[in-house]
Amino acid sequence: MEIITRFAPSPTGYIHIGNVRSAIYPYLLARQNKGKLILRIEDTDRARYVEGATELIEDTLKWLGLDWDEGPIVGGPNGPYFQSERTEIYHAWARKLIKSGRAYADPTTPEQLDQYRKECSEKKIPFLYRNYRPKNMPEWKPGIPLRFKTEPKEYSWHDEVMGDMHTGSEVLDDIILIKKDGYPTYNFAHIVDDAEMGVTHLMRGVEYLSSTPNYLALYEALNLTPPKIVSLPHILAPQGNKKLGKRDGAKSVTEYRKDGILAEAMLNYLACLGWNDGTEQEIYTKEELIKNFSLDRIQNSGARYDETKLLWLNGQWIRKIFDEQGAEALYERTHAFWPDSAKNYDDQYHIKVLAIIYDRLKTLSDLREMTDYFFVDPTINIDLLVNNKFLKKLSEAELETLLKKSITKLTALKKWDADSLQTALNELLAETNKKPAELFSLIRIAVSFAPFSPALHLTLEVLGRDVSLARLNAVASAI
RNA sequence: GGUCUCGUAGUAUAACGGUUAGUACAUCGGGUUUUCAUCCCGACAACGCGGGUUCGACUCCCGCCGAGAUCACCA
Repeated sequence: MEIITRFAPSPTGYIHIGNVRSAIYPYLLARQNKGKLILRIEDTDRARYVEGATELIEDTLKWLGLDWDEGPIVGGPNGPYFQSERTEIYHAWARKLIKSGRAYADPTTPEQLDQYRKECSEKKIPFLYRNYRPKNMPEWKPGIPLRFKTEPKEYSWHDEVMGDMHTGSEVLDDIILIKKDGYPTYNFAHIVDDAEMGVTHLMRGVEYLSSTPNYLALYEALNLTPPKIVSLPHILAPQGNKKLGKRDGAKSVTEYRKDGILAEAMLNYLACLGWNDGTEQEIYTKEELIKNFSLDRIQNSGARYDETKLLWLNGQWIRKIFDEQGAEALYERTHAFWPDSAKNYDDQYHIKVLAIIYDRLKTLSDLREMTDYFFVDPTINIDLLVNNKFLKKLSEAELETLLKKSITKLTALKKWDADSLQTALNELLAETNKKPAELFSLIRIAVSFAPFSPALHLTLEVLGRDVSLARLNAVASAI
């Protein structure tokens, strides 16, 4: 049997990291089994609809590398993939239910409903609409909501993540199928759509777990076989125990792209938050995730979102791409992240800088703070030299002498490459009888005035002879 | 309040009746000719509580406690 999964977001805003995982897992399952992933836009709530949200959702999925087989843009045989364009379909199914006596028009006003709820809460009994069914049910027509006429009984089912489930009849109620505006509720529409689209695995957040018996009752009344049900645990906010949401400052997935997080790292992190394959592997490519993914190893408790680990993983991925695909491949990802001062330099120079700095990056946007001195002469700040923890033991006169000796040595250098520079620096160490911490800190700071920088000989090589010597001379005369 | 779910170090997790309870991130310490990082080595740190069942329980059962979800003409 072909496996068909779906991701069915509402276009009410951006996708944040708290809910993108319910796109990742269906994607992995579909790809692993050579099945299909359907993207369906659940836009039946016109009040909450946000212009442009669909595009935002599509961008997010594309950036993460999650492509879909049916849905907006790509089309497919089961369209349309916007629920707002499918009202005829829902109404047709609704009429079947009316015919079989399993749905009825509900004339109760919202005020009456509130009154019923209030009564129940005062009596401390659960409110069930089915206890208040109207005596005379009008004919269903636009402007009146349509309710399901439930037949309360116990339900047992299997959830691929949560295990065997069971509930009593007290949770069954007459849920709204079609709203008075003619649009279906989620409760009704998703069941119809999943059935029409042939969805085999219904993967969604655990918040739907307690409504499942009502859905099961609907499947029954509709004479449909329910898909396999897979409830995904929540991702928890860094603070407290609530599920991560926009109120906790949950950023959009694409916002991380702006912050210099790689899509590979994001996918890796989120996929492994609440799932593992039982091995001690930490770094997974998309292909490895597809290969190793399994429903029965999805965690059944919520997992806390921890940005620190994401950052670590991103650093790993930056190095992985550099090591496996080369400097150019990594450079291609960095265009948006260089400091303004880098604008006038060519690609080759950028790549040289990247090649010696990449293993210090946690995010690509670190480039902005970490590479400025490669592109523009730093402001000379003698205090930084004098107060350095290795240099403060030396007098300013000593620093000046040392700097001048270094300049002489480096000026005499025939070849300005990493090896020659390393040799010269080592000789200088012997000649001046200084510790590396002293001599190298001096030169390093004089040339960069940065809190940290790559290995000295590499920094000098990339900076080049002219720039390096000019900066050293400028500092020597400023002491 | 009803119903349902969950509970291993700060965090993410491994274990599936027998281990000194493993790994990773974080934290702390050490090493690699400066710094920051990488890399390497080391340290700290956990089975919510109480009963059973069993020769033996993180693992099975029950109770409690704690946390969460849901009870919309939102999805």
